[in-house]
Amino acid sequence: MSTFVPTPRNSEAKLQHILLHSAAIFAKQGFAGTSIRDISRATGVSLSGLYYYFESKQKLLYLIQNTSFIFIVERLQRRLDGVYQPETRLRILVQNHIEYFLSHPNEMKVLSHEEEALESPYREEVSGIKRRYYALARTIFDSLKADGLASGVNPRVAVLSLFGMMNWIYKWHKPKVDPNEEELTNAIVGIFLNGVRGGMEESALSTAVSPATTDD
Amino acid sequence: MSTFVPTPRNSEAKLQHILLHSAAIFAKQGFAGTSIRDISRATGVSLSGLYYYFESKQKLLYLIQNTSFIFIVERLQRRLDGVYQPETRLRILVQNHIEYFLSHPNEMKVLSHEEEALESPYREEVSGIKRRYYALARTIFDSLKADGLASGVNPRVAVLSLFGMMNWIYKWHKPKVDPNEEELTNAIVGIFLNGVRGGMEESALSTAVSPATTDD
Amino acid sequence: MSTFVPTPRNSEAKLQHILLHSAAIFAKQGFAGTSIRDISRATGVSLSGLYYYFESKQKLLYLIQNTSFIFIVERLQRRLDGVYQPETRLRILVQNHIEYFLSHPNEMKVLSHEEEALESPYREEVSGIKRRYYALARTIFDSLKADGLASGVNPRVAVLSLFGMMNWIYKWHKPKVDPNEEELTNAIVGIFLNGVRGGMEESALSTAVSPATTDD
Amino acid sequence: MSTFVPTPRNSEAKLQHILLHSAAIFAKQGFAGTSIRDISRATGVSLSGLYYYFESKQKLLYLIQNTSFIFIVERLQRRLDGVYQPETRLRILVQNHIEYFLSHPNEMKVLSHEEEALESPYREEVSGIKRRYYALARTIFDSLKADGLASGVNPRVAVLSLFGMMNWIYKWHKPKVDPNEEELTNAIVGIFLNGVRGGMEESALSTAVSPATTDD
DNA sequence: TATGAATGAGTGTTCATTCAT
DNA sequence: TATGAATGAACACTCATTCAT
Repeated sequence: MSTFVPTPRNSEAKLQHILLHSAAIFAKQGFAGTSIRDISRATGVSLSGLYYYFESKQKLLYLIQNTSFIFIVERLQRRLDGVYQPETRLRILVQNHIEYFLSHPNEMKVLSHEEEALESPYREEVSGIKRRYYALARTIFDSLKADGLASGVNPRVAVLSLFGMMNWIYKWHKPKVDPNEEELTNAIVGIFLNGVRGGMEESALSTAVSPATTDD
Repeated sequence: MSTFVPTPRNSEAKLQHILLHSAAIFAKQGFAGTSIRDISRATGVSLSGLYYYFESKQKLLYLIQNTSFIFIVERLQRRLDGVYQPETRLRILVQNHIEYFLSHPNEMKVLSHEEEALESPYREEVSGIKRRYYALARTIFDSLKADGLASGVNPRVAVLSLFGMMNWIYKWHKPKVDPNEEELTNAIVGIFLNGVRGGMEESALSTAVSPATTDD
Repeated sequence: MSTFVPTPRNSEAKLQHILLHSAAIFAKQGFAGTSIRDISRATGVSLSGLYYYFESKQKLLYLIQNTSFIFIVERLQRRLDGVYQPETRLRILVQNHIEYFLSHPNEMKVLSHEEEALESPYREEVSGIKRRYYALARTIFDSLKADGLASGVNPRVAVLSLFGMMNWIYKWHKPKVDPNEEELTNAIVGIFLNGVRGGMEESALSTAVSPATTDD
Repeated sequence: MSTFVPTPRNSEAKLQHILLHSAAIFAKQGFAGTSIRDISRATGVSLSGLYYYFESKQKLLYLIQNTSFIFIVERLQRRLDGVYQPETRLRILVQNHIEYFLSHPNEMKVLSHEEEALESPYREEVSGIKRRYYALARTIFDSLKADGLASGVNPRVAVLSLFGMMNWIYKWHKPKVDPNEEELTNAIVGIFLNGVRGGMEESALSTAVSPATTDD
């Protein structure tokens, strides 16, 4: 609503226009906290006119999540093509994720935050992509381990911690003050690769704390 | 949790009963997706009767978040008391966080997920506690660095990545199949401490990927 | 709520305290627009405690209206006692009315404005007093006429116009800038007595306007 | 009015239909005592459907008051156009007022009785018109005085007493038994003009009553 | 006398969605 | 393609009133 954006003429472009603005409002107010009227206002399309482009609010959320996710995964697969070194593959995954993140903060927030807002049957479809994405990351981690680059850490915990670091970014990253895509990628890849390679013995770490755990 | 729980007799206990069940529904359906009627049904208290215990839905959310957060922070301060070794202090922070997390998954989800659902003036109050909590973590990280235990990584990014790993847990942790509190703490502390200590040169990592960034 | 007024100790005084404050809130917010909670807040008596003093909101309104009206009428009767000159009797009526009005603006507004808010059987009772009050005024007017002090004006219209002038005062009278009781009484009695005595022929008045009445 | 009235087909007519019936219910039950559900029932429009025509209950009240008032004032200005004799102008004002009154008793009651029910910013707007209407009446009175047709009576009190006589009508006028527009206009204009012209000395009137004022 | 705790019915308003055009 | 008009169901919240203590 801030800067005037004219409603596009052709149908496909208009759907993109709607998805773009809807993602922005969902990001700002949450899915449940957004009304179709809000979307009508923000897009300049009449309330009933919107229903030509999506059949329900659920479907709209699905379109945003699905489009975004497919874009991320397909670009990742293209970028991984022909690259075999585990470390490089991992870095490509992180960089691809964060690049999308910083260039599409609204969509990424909707993807991270509104996972559970989606209902059957859309939910299953999106979580199918999510599972494949996770599986790919897991495969990369496993080959890292096979190369001796990861110590005894639980692989599921390791991979999900990596996603935790990446997906949490939407909660704190401010474009003007925080590192850009490259620096952020370096930092997270650095923490992760050094982190899972180990070095410090786990046992030492855990015993160091034992006095504290007994206090209540 | 769906089994019959009798409504407590005295007033203070009844408020706790309401907070407990409300946290559970908010965790499941989201704050905006939960109606006071849902809460009435779940607690066994009449719709209007609930308003004797909190004056608005916002205040209810505030009560849940505030109570939880204060508990976490105060217990942490008690546990840190008299402990000076940075590594140990960090481990206590992580363990304290994860312990609360796994024992109060509903409250923790409400804390992590419904941060933005809270409005003025409650929001400011809760985010005040959040800032103090983050500042404490940051202090610990700084002393870690002073002891030569952290390389050149951006400290803000490092600390927020640690919170990312921890706070993301609510999205994936299944009590029956996933590691318990101790193992989870070990894994995350391990990744973080080894991760920020560095070792692998950053430059090497970043160049390794450059071919991939040119593909689109 | 503005200045602190302690709740009285004994029962009768406390009822008066409640009636006084209730009249003030009813005057300000209207009867339907006032909740018993508002009254609880303003009087310092607990919500349920109020019901010891009146059995329903309707009864409370009745108590205020009835008390006020009876006071006005009884004082009027006392003041009229032994006075026989029609003009003087009329003046006493107006002065008695306006005196109560300016000294009890809240009660008077509740009396004037909330006439219809009262339901059966209270309504009948209060409107009984009102009818007797009007009948008394009408009697005075009739004797005025018998003395040749009122021209051919419709007596019902005349008397109700007098009440109109008096009862409308609550809509505009500001104690600090508007005339006091005496001046106001003089003005209204003056307009009324001169007004009904006539002089100017009615016919002249009505024809003077005839062109205007035909324009639409 | 309770007989079946079909809902109009076109949108503008339907708004008029809603305003008409709403005025009737507000007149009967008071603004605060009327629920939107009452209006839905009376108009035959669904509860939510009403909100297509007005955005809030306050706005509905505003629409009724504003429409009525503007109609009264504009018609008055048209009728006064080209008329310069103060007495005639006064009579036109009264006749215009009473004509609207008797032909639109519901609207007039809402105007007279629900003045304070309107809140910001609507209130200011309506009271702006009201002030202009009063100012016009005051101007007429002032020229009456300039022509020697009004004695020393306080002009504010005089004009507001005139409005008191007129606006009180809604409290007592019964179309079947009470005088019609013309007679009522004659009576009130007569009382007012003769009343303010004076004749009887004020001093005499006021002293006549002094014994009465000392009795309690 | 007085109140904390409680409630069923109702409040104004918004919701996602539909349908005739 | 697009929309004005409409709706049933639901929303957060308040109401006058009650009752055990």
